[in-house]
Amino acid sequence: MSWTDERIDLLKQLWGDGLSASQIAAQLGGVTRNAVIGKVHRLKLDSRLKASAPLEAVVAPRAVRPVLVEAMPDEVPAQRVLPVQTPTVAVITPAVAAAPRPVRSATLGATALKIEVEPDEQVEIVGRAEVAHGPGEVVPISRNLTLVQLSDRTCKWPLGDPLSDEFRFCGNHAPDASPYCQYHARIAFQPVSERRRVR
DNA sequence: CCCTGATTCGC
DNA sequence: GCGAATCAGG
Repeated sequence: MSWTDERIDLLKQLWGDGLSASQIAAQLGGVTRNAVIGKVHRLKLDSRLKASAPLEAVVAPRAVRPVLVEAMPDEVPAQRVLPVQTPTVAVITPAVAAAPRPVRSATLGATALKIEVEPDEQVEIVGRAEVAHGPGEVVPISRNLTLVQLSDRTCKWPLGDPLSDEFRFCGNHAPDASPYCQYHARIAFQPVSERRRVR
């Protein structure tokens, strides 16, 4: 593959949208992230202020009500640590309820910030993924990856209509050889005991 | 170990 | 100009 005008335009657009080099490479096809980065430099496109932070769908912090206070025996003061990056149910006590939900790394690169600017699409798709959960239950924010962006360690839980061009996959980290992230694995492989909990 | 971008340098 | 290898980092 070579850098045709079209591909360069697409590169500029995607880079401007804050996609990572590897994501852009996946989208363009036929190039590696190195090639993308190299091209970005040659084109003298704006460099990323901060690297890293594998990009997360940083949707507006949902109003997580401080539920379950009663469900929690008592004690459980502020020392209760929020689970870091765990998709499982997070019990949020009043003491920490105000804290922003930890989305893996706390650092936000230009990438994440950019996504915040135009969250429409993100929110819509994420919303669909949340239909089934009840109040007080925290659902992981999916990365909404396209098919080509999946690797063997990304969650392949489908989001939305496969026939729609907005069709995405969860894309969160899938442990081991699991096809799903921890959260979706629970839904996909429901133990009898949990079958009623999650529809 | 996963990922990120930055830089170098042979082609 | 191109991009793999390498570096530096979260």
